[in-house]
Amino acid sequence: MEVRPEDRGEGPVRDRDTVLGKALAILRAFGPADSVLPLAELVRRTDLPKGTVHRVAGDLVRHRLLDKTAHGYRLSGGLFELGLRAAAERTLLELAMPFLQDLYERTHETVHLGVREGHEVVYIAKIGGHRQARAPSRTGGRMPMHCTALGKVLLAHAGEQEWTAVLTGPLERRTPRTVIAPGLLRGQLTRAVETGVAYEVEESTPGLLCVAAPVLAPDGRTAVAAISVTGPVGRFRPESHANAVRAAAAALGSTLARRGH
Amino acid sequence: MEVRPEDRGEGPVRDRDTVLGKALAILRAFGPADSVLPLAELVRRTDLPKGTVHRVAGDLVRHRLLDKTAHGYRLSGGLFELGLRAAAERTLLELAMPFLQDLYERTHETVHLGVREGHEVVYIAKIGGHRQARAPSRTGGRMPMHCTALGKVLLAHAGEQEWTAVLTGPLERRTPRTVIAPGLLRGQLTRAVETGVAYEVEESTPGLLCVAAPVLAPDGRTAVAAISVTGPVGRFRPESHANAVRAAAAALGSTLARRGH
DNA sequence: CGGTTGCGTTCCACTCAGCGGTACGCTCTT
DNA sequence: AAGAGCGTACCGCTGAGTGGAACGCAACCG
Repeated sequence: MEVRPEDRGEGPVRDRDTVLGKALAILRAFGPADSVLPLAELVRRTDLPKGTVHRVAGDLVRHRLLDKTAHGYRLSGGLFELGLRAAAERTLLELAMPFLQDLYERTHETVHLGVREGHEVVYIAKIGGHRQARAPSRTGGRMPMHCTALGKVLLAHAGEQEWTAVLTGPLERRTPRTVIAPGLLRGQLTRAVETGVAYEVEESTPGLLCVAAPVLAPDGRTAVAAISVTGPVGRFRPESHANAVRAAAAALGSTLARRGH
Repeated sequence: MEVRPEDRGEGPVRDRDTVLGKALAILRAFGPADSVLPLAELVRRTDLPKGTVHRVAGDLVRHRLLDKTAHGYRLSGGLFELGLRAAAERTLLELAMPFLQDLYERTHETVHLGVREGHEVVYIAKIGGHRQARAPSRTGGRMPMHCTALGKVLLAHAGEQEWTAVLTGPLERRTPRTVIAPGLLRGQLTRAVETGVAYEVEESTPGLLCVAAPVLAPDGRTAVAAISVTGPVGRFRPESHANAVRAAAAALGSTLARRGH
C-alpha cells in the first residue's frame, strides 16, 4: 500500500490507472491552441511512460480519435463528429442559430453563445464577419466568469451559492481593467440581475467591449445560456446593443421553453 | 487460437475486445438523433454484456464523456469541448465563418460547410435563419455524396479513383429524384468540374434544392471542403446563387492557401 | 567526425484491471 | 400475483494491458 502522489484529493478525475483514464489524459493533453503534438510532448504532458503513450495513442488512431502525421499526433475528425452529437449543447446550438444570425445581421459584430460549466464559461458558438474584433474566445473554449460579460450574466443568474463560491475564490487579473474586487463584482452582478444585461470593458482582453444577456429557464430565475455581442474599443458602443441582445436572449428563452424544454 | 466472428476483415475498427473499443462502441451507439439512451438500449445496440456496459458507462460518466440522467445516459458537454479541439475542422470552421456569414446575408438561405470523409460528406457548419428550409443536415452529421450538392462537388474534385469507387458502389435511393444511374451521375460530376458548381434537385430530401461550390487546395484540383446554399422548392432558384457560392468558396480557398494551408 | 541528446519504436514477462455470468431489488404491466 | 424489463451489485478468473529496458535513427555540437 504505497502513497501515490496524485492522492491529494484534488480536482475532478485524474485517473491514470485505467485505460480510459490514460486515453482521456492523452486527448486532453491537447490544449485549445495545439494542433499537432509529438509523442515526446504527450509523454511530458501526461506524465505517462513512453511505451504506454505510444501504445494508447496508437489505439486512439485506430479508433479515429487521433490522426498520426509526420510530425506527431492530432485530434481527429472522428472526435469532432462525436462531440457534435452531445445532445444538450447541440440542440441549444441549433435552436439558437437563427437568433444569433439575426443579432449578427443587426450589429455586424462578433456574437457569442455560451453556457456555464463549473466556474467557467464554455462557448457553444461564435459567429462573426470579416471585420470582427480579434477575441480570444473560441467555439468549445473556456473563459473565466468574472472577466467576461457572458460569464458575469451567467453567474448573476446562477444563484447565491455560486456567487459566493466564485467571489471568494481567486479572481485572476487578465488585464489592468479586470475587476478582481469581490465587492465591486457583486455590485455588477446585482445590476445585471436588475437590468438584464452585463457589460465587459477590456476586462479579459485589451481593446474589447462586450454586452451579454441571459437566456432564462421557464422559471425566470436561472440562466441556461447567455448571448453576447463583442466589439472593439472605438467604433463599438455596448449600450446601444443592449436591447438587441436582451431581445435575442429572451426570444431564444421562450423558444427553448416551448420546444425541447 | 480460436476464430472470432468479427474477423471478417470488414469495416473500420469493430474492436469489442479492448476497453477503449467498448467505450467507443458505447459512445458511437448514440445516433445523431438520440438524446438520452437507457442502459438497456445501449446493451442492445452495442451487443455487450449488461454488466460491462454498466461499468464502462459509469467510467465514462466519471470522465465527463457521458451524463447520467434519470432516464438514461446522454453524451456530455465534455465531449463537445473535446470535439471542438480537433485541429483540422476547427481552423477550417473559424476561417470559413466570415465567408459563410456573408453568403447567408446575401441569400438568407441555409448555408453549409462540409468536407469529404470516406465516401460521405461531413457537415462542419450549418447556419440559417428563422425561415430556413427544414433540411436533414446537422452540424457534425453525415450524408451520402451522390445525392447532395455538397457531396457531388466534393466527389467531383476528389480524383478519378474516388469517382469509380463511389459510382460502382451501391447508390441509395433517397427520394424519387435521387440520381442512381452511374452514367448520369458521372455526367453531372464532369459538368461540376467544368462549371465549378454542382446542383441538387430534391435528391436527398423532397422539397429541397441546393447549389454547392468547391474550396480548392492550392493545386487547384483537389477540394479540401465545399460550401453550399440550400432552399425550398418554390421561392428558391439555385442558379441565381451559383456565382455567390462560387465566389465565397474561391475566397475561402485563397484564404486557406495564404494562412494555415 | 565521434559523442551526445532526444526522438519514435519494439519487445516481453508479470500482474492486476477488466471481465461478464449470476443474482438481486425495483417499478411497471398484465 | 405473477411476469417482464429494468438498473444495480457481486466476485473469482484470466489475458489484456502494462511499463521498464533496449534499439535505431536523426539532429545537433564541440
